[in-house]
Amino acid sequence: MTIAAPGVGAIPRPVPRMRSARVAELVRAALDLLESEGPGALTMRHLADAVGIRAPSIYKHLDGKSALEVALVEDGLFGMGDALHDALGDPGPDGPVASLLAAYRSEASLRPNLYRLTTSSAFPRADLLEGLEDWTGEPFFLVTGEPHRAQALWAFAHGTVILELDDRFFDGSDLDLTWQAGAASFGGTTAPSTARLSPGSSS
Amino acid sequence: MTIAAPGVGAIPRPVPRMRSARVAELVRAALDLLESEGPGALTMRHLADAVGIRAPSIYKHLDGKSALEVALVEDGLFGMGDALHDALGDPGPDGPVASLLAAYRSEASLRPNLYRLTTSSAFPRADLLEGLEDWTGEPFFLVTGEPHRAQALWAFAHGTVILELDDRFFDGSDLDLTWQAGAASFGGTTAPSTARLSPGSSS
DNA sequence: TTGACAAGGCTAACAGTGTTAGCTACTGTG
DNA sequence: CACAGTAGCTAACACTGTTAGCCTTGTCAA
Repeated sequence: MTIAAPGVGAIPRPVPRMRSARVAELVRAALDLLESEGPGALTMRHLADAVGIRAPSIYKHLDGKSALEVALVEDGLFGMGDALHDALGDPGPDGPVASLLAAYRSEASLRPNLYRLTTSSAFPRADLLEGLEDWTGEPFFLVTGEPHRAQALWAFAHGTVILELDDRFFDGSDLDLTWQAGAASFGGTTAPSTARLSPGSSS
Repeated sequence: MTIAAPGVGAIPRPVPRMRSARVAELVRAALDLLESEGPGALTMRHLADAVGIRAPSIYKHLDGKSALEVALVEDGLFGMGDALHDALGDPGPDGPVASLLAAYRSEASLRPNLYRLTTSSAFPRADLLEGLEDWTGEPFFLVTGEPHRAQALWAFAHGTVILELDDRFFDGSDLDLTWQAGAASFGGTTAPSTARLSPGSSS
């Protein structure tokens, strides 16, 4: 995911890569393994077990583990991109910024380990489908209208999501309030940054 | 690093663990390896090479690789905590929020791989010196006076730092402007969130 | 001086990782 | 029927963190 440099017009949704039935099965099983057993369980041998073959056979279908991870992450980015674009198309009563942030948060929480993989420093982003990251991040630009504010908003969203997923916020803190604090700060048109924090719905 | 639940009075700086000369040498060499060769190069055998012994001998001094990483991260947190507390003690002309963010950014950029390690999901935070993370994060609470805004500000800082370290912002974007957008949004007292972004100094 | 003991090095080895080489069986096409 | 491609397999390699067990060195007490 990226904020694209200001360009001309809307960014097109890339077309997903074709997948054989076997590859689709492998990717599905890998996601399952990743989310249910954790990143440490996503090994070539475990994955092979899950689909009833031996590890070296996976290489008949995929170029290696990082190609598998690229496939996983591309799925995640398509899901995130769709969620974010939808959020802008149908903003709730709290305005487009709050709607965008809510979609980002919810999509990430749905598959936390995939989100961690997607945003990990080691991930080979260069191998991703061209244009996919820019398309996924486009709503941040659309909602702010200015690339630097878009980046700042995205950074807030990513920071808050990853800290929330990793349980880094203090015990008993109402995370909805933290998200509202950010939404209010960046909302601009809907609320000044010094707005009082209204009591949040339950987390 | 953590935002502590609201408590009574200042959080004391923990006292660092004692280290033998050999352990100190190992930690120093590990940091060197980590920053100059990357996370993949920080292996027990490489580290042993760097100090002129064999890998199993490291276990005479350290409980394992994760104990080594804990030592590295504790050093990083002490450094970060000192920088942040200093920043509050001597805020620049742009106010305490901008000063805090600048310190956070500069400290992280100084040892990017250590910052990545510190904030990685897999890191065994529970093994850290008790109270260290709370002390390190305290300035975020001090500067906002409210825990949820503190968390939001910290999330923005972390998000922006990690995305900047990983080169995730679009090419040619002036990151100073992105930081200013955040500082302005969260500054509250010093600038409204809708403030025009002034031309930044070079990145 | 000698004996005991701890500290800190060593080699060999183990289980687990991603990955490659090379073999074999099935399957569809001419 | 013969051939070629697909997709499975085992064995193996280099690498990872880690453990077991041996041996030398230095220290301190009897």
